[in-house]
Amino acid sequence: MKLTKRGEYALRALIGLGIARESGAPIVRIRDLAEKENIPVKFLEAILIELKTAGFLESKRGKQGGYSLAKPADRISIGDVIRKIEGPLAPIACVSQTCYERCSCPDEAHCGLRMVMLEVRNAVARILDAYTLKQTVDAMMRKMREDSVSIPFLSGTEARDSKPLGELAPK
Amino acid sequence: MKLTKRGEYALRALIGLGIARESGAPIVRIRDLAEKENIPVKFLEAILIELKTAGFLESKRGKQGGYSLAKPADRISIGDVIRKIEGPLAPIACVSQTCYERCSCPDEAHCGLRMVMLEVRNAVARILDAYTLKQTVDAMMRKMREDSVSIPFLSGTEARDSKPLGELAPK
DNA sequence: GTAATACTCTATCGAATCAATAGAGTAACA
DNA sequence: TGTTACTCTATTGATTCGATAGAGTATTAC
Repeated sequence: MKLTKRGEYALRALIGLGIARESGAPIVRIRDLAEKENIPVKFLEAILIELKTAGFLESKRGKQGGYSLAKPADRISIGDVIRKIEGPLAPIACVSQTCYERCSCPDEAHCGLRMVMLEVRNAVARILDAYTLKQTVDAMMRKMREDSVSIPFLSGTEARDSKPLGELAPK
Repeated sequence: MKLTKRGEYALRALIGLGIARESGAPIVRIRDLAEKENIPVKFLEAILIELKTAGFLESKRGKQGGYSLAKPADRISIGDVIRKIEGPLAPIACVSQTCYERCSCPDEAHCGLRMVMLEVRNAVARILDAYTLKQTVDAMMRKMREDSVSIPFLSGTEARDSKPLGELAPK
């Protein structure tokens, strides 16, 4: 029942890039993203390449380069990301929709464990497939606004042509 | 999001012992349980000791010995078993009720990932804490009866003083 | 009481996964 | 044309996973 660091970092990176996009500065350097999200740079590098290969991100080399979302944030579901990075959502392969595999129990059709785990997998999938990156980012920003916290989409480096969201009340 | 073999075997063993109890032959040998559930004997040994230490099982040595449930099946929740064997239900430590731990994100209070994962952990816990071993066993036996399948609580070894459930229609 | 039985303990195993780091290489922009 | 920043390959130590081996010990039936 566990999300690995790899998966956690992947999702936090995507969310970070979602915020960056929303903020009008969609392209972010690995280094900046790593610093902002407290993720080891080299580890993040590998994860971003994986996310790019999976079609979630695109990259630009050279000066002013970096990573950005490859598609609108409302077309990326958390569930799909986790499936790509971590594998199936199901806690046990015999209830997986995407990666079914028979297990060692003597009678799958009447396995009590399977019945329970099927409910779990459905509940998890219902949540994670419903949540898009956009919804997640929006919920985050809403909460920050409620608490009057400034949105630090590109804090750290002042450089780059970033336009801070005007309507936010700082402090 | 994964249940390990250890956890799977533990739950299947408990369910097996739940059926055995229901069937009037509550004490089952490791060897028989392993054979019935397709679990490696030596691996199961270790798991049963763990379940005993955790208070779910009790054991009897010598002839006619074996393992049995230490308490009624409706006082054992699937969630508690998994917590003992696998650890916290939460996919990420920062949303765990039982084993909270701060994660590396810069602002936990406004972390979008955390919001999503909190929903997942609550959904999972709601299911797993509601299901007792008894409910699981009952659901299983009901389904078997529906499909007119005999309940094989002690198949394999004919020996021991087992009373087969009379009302079941074989084949 | 004693032998068979069945749980208990310690130890070890290879394989796989996890989390992270190092360093050289290459495309692109100013 | 040099700096920038992504890309690729390789390796690392630690931990967990799944499983097995074998000796030891308590209990019961006879």
